[in-house]
Amino acid sequence: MSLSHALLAALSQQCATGYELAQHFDGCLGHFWKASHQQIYRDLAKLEAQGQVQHEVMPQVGKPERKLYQITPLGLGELQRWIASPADPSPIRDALLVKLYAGNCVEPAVLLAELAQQRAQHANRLEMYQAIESQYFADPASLAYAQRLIWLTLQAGLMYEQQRLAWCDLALKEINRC
Amino acid sequence: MSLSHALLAALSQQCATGYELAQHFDGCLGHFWKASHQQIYRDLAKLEAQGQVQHEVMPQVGKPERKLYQITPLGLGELQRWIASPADPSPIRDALLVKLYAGNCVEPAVLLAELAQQRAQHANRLEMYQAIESQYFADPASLAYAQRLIWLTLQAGLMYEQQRLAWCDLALKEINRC
DNA sequence: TAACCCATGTAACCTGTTACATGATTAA
DNA sequence: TTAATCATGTAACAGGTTACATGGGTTA
Repeated sequence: MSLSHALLAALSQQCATGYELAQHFDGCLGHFWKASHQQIYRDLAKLEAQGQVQHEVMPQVGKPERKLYQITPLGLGELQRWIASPADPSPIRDALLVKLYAGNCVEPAVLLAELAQQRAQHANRLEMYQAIESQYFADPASLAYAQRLIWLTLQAGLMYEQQRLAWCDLALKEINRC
Repeated sequence: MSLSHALLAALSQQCATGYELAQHFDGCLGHFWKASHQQIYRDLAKLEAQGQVQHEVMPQVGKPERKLYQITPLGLGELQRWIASPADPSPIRDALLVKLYAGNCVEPAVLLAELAQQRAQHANRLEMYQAIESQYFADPASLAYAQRLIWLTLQAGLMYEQQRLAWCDLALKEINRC
């Protein structure tokens, strides 16, 4: 997949400008897909050339014009086709594990520092996810279908960070023992 | 990070040809970093131009010549520098979560099928990791330092797949309930 | 005789990142 | 007056994927 599918996914829920999409990719959607505004503007232009999105210019007073994008039926079809087409789980690309793989080239203290640093970041993210959960998903049983799906993505984040945190603790303990 | 650091990491453990490196990236190292042979040959040439690796041509009878690469002191220095430089945890790029995010655009059965398919792949990988563990790491307490580090990368894989499997089960259950 | 293994590469393309650029309004 | 927010982009580059190419040796 590429960013185009993520853009279609975002626009399937809500019309937006490139600027707003960039914000989404910095917030909610950004927890599982990152994109810079440059990439977003470029891909929106491409999607529009393919007829999958279209925009309407919204003038504003005292502010720059906004280009409000919406998904077209063609774009929705492509989104549905993509969702239904089976894909492999995203390949893992984990620099930290590569560092451990060659970890005998450095002092153990170097690995410990890097592990501690990453552990802290995972702990931060976990706290953030927990805050989101208690603020927006306090009562999961009462959620509508679409909200329940979002809740599931949040659970994926929570479970991932918990597991990562536990692994960092294991690695710190093991390397300290040596 | 890019592939170059992973190549240095591999060569820090063992001299190898491009072909052998491609095999490593299809096996052990490949569990946390993927690379195609095209990319490997290209990056080896770049690393050699930078003086971080060097090769020796090994003629063979009845087979093509091999270029055996080894890491240079300069390359080892760069590897050590890279390992010691703090990095953010790899950003999550998860197409499946993007699919759920826009999951209200398709029938629930479509999501269930995709989740079941991914669940099966995670179960496969988990089994594979467990097989590696019982074959090569039956007695973790007796491992030398470098082996212990490899064992930690294996634990990361095991924990990741277990957690992913549990999440797929949660998602299947939740979507079935609707 | 067909397919696979060994072993190397080139070229085109797609995707993602970084740097640069504009220009008005608003809050500290 | 400095920085941040709103809102759009271009250009160059780095990294990753796919397709194409060669050619002998081995196994089914």
